[in-house]
Amino acid sequence: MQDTLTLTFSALADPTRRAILAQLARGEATVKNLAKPFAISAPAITKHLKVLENARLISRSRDAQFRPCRIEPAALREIATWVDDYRQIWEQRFDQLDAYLKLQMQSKSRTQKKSETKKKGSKNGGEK
Amino acid sequence: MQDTLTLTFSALADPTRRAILAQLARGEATVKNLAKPFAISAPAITKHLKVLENARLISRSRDAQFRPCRIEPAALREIATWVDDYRQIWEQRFDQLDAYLKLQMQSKSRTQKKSETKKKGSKNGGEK
DNA sequence: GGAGTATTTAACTTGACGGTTAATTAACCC
DNA sequence: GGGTTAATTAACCGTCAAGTTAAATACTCC
Repeated sequence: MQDTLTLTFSALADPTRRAILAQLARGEATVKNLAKPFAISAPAITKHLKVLENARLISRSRDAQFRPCRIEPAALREIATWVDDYRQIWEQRFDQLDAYLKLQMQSKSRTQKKSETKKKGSKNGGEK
Repeated sequence: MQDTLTLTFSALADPTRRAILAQLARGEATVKNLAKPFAISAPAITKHLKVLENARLISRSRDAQFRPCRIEPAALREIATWVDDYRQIWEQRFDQLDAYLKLQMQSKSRTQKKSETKKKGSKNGGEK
């Protein structure tokens, strides 16, 4: 079995599954009901639901022959935390880099020619 | 090609790639350097980097024969937004459901036996 | 130019994934 | 019980992702 982060990200990586979640965000639904807008077979939906359930993004109950799905916020909360933590670190790192680059440019403008050969500058300079 | 959300989530769905990002969060690194802690071959790393680059989670430059990778915050910002939007909707929906269930329980405790056989209606009952 | 290092490309294997159809199970209604 | 509907399981197929090794490319240094 896999770690929960992998489980959740993989589950969210499929557009059909995200669409299912979007659907479920408007309320509980049955398999048949979920299959309707997607033009794929019921077994396919069942599989998607299993993935989502396994990632604890949804949970299911029973109501007669139906098995309604509903959204389960906890998993998404976890993901939100992860993403946000990293985002913070990255932005910070990015700012540092930014500052560093500015410094670099300053000193480069002062010692321009020396770096010319040592530096492969032509390719390096033309970032994108 | 795929939509950016799918691209990003798939990229993040792999534990090796997340580990690479964690590594990069501490600063730029080369392929060789990134491969070290992972016990997988350099070409494998190259592939992972391509995936990450394709998802715009990292970008790369050239420095002599090295090709250092650095983190690119924009993509993660996008994901953060998506996750957070959904999370909000879900929590809200969850609260509604919660309230609804509480109501159900109250009314059920008043009309217990009648719903025993016939309660199929509740499936649609809670909608919109 | 030639040796050496870093990285990528090519070709291939393997396994998982998303889909299908057909058959099965579970519940309802009459 | 028999028929109907909802959903799942089973068996299968094609594609793609992740890994490998071996060869090619890109650059540095002498």
